[in-house]
Amino acid sequence: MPELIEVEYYRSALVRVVGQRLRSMTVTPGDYVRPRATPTSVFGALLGLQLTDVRRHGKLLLLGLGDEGGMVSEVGLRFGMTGRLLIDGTGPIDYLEYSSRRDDPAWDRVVMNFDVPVAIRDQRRLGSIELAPDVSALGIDALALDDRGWSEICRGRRKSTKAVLLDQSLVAGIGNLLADEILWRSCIDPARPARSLSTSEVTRLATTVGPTIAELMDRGGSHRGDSFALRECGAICTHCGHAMEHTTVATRSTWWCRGHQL
DNA sequence: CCGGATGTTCACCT
DNA sequence: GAGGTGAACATCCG
Repeated sequence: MPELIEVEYYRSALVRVVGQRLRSMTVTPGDYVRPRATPTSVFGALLGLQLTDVRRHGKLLLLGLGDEGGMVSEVGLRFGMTGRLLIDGTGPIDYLEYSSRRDDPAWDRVVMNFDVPVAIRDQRRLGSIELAPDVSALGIDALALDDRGWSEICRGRRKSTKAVLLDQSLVAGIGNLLADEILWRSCIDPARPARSLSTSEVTRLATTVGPTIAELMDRGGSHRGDSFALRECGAICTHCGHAMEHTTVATRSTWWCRGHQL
């Protein structure tokens, strides 16, 4: 899914809906709402309000709704693995790498009817909608984290560097593909405990994140990384010529190169 | 039939 | 508390 990059596309595309009034909305089926016990009816309070603001924190898309007096409430949208945002029936992303090539309106789990409909189409239903989500539970957005921030996050942390990158409460927005690409470019072994990184390695990591995200955003998505094409058995690392390896780190599928990721 | 897939959450261990 | 593991969620694909 949607990692920070894709959600940023969604945020950007949604700007044109700002100012429009929410006339009706449907959430189907009910279990798409978080927390799980939340009744769908809580969203009734949003009807008649205008979209005042669209922002993103990590992979969370936040829609501010309000009136002339300003924002009244905020809705959080998460896209899981296969969720796409459709505005007036079309999306900034046509399809996602690991979802079906089929496309079915029956997968629309949330539809917010402004002047144009805004929908989450999510085949696997791993996304969610939440009223007034607690953004403070997320770490700093990956694009806002500087060298010092990375240093603080890694210091004393026993878990693997990849686990740190994927931990949304430490740094928000990085998913599995982006994590592999960042570590591959930073020449860091994904399984290395974060606290074992030297100062210069942390700096290398910190200075790789921003440009990598910006570059993949230009190229069209999280799956456009240099290492993405190397995610197959027998692939030769284009950085050093060593054979790529597939393993599991932080319970996630991980492709890495022993030759230069130390 | 089985395993795995850009994610999150929860239960259960150590 | 930190951190790892595995399952669950739902669906398609190789």
